[in-house]
Order: sequence, then C-alpha cells, then structure tokens
Amino acid sequence: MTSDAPEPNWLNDAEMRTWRAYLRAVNLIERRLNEGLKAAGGLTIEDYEVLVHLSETVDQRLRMSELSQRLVHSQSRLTQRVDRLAKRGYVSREKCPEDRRGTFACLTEDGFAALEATAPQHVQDVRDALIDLIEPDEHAVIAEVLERISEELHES
Amino acid sequence: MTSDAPEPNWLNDAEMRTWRAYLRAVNLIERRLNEGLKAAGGLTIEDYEVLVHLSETVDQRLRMSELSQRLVHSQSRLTQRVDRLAKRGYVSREKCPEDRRGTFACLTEDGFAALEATAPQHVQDVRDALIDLIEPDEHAVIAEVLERISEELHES
DNA sequence: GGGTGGTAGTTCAATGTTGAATGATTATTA
DNA sequence: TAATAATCATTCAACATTGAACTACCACCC
Repeated sequence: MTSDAPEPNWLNDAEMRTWRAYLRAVNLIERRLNEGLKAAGGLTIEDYEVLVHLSETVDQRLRMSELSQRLVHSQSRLTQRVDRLAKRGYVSREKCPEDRRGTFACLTEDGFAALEATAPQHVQDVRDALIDLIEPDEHAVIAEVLERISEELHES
Repeated sequence: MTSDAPEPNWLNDAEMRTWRAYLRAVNLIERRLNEGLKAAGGLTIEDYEVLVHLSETVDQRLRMSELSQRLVHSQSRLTQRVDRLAKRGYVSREKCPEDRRGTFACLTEDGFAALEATAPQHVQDVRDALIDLIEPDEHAVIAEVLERISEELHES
C-alpha cells in the first residue's frame, strides 16, 4: 500500500545548480545595485524604479494601481514608498478626475533631476552586474526566458 | 569644450527590455514562491533557504558568518532570522569550540521535519516559476550565465 | 433608483531589515 | 609581549514591508 501523495518531482543535479545559482545571482545583483545607487545619491533601487517608470510615460504620471502592478509591489508598499518620495519632493500626488477613487503619482522636476543625476552610475552598475556578463550569443535566450517567466507568472 | 564626464554607455532597446524583464521576473518569482510556502506551512523563502543550507551540510550546522555569506544576507539580518527560527524550535545555536567568537546554527529535528513537510510543494513551485519554464536547449545557457554572475559579483 | 459587490487607495499594528555601535575574541606587528 | 588591528556575532534605533481593516467610490443588475 503506497501513499496517496504523488512522489514530488525533485530537481536533478543540474536543475538544482541552476536554482542555487539563480538565488545567489539575484541577491548579489540587488546588493551591488543598491551599493551603487547609495553611492551615487540617496535612492534605493526601489525608489529608482518608481521614478523610472514615471519618467517613461508621456505625461510623467501613473495611477497608483498601475504602478504597483508594474513594479510587482503591494499597494500598501507603494503607497508608503510614494509617501517617502513625496516627502523628498521627487513625486507628487494628483487626484484622478475620471475616477475619483484614483490617484496619480507624478514625477516632479526634482524627481527627474535626481533620476538624471543617478542614471549614469546606475546604468553602469546594471551593465556590470548583469548585461555585460551576458555574451552576445547568449542574449536572445536570456531575454526570451525572462520574458516567458514574466508572462507566465503574470496572473496571480 | 565638452564635459569631463564620459557619456554613459546607455542600454540599447534589447538590453533595456532584458533588464526590465529581469526585474519583473525576479519579483514575480519571489512572490509566487512566497505564496506557495505560506500555503504549505509557515515558512518564508528566507526561512526555507536557511534550513536548506543547514540540511545540506554533513553535520547539519554552519557558522553564522558562513551562512550569511551563502545566503547573501547581512550578519544582523541572519542573527535575527535565526533568532526567529530558534524561537520556533527549527534551529539551535551552539558555541564554536575552536573559535570562541563563533556560533553555529544547527538544524533541529523539528526544523528538518518542517523542511520535509514543505519541500514537495516548494519544489513544484520552483519548477512552475522557473525551472520548467526553461526549455531543455536553453538550460545550459541560463545556468552558465547565472553561475558567471554569481562568481563575478562574489567579491564585494 | 437602491442594493450588492467590486475596485482604488490609505492606514495601522505587527513583523522584518539596515547599518552603526558594541563586546568579545583572535591575528598581526613592533 | 604589548599594542593594534581585524573578525564574529549581537544589539538597538530608524526605517521598510506585510496584510488585514477601512473609506470612498464605481459598476452592475433587479
């Protein structure tokens, strides 16, 4: 008589190595980027990403909910991050006229300036920590897998 | 007369897409794994990783400093995480006889049991969130890049 | 139109992380 | 060997995140 639970599909050695390398690489990348940003200004990578996403829209603003989805942050986390960025003058809030439940986070001039001041260092760090460590012939595979993951895990 | 600062080596479109996909994928993976672990028991992924690393050593124990390096955690973060795991009885501390500054974190039977109980669900989540999203012919490239990153960023 | 259910965003308490300071021990150097 | 420097781990206060509860608003349907 055997157990009801199916035997788990354990990772084989190669898969396990990949998984461990993934965990390690991700943590190392994050640490490196945060060190660089801290040296270059006072932004964390999360701050930076908020400002980047705003800067990439046509009118430099996004609804809170949209922003939290793009960043994969909880709403309350975003609320408080935007609070802090607003306190520093990098972001402002505006009520949404079409939907009065809604709020826009808007990039301010100071916020844009902070982004501009930090960007060169940060781009170099992103290169050093990830992009330039991918060989040209590997790039397509990496990009494809990452986008597949993003798409696949998108619901939840 | 031009500026002293060299023009930053901005990311091109493909590189930018890769970088964005990376950020998104990493956050989605973490969210998914934490949801799974929470459902399967009361461990976070950080808890789980502490226990796994201990379980993989010959005598189920590691020095705090060694463990913090493997996990890419600050020492104080690890101290407090081990505090919490110890409070739940999953880990115990032992003084190191060779170096009396040192402390071992030791996996307890309860800790091992918690790991065993959680592992099947977690392995499946790791498959769903990463491993099984990599096609067989892509696996070598992914593994190689991740290990290159781990190695390259290892100092710092 | 009024009721029902859903969505947007914030708040709050509990929990977790950071980074500098500390105490204790070991390593190095004069 | 004494003095100095470095390492191991913890502590503490400031800061950040989580998740549930809450307010306000919108959308649907009878």
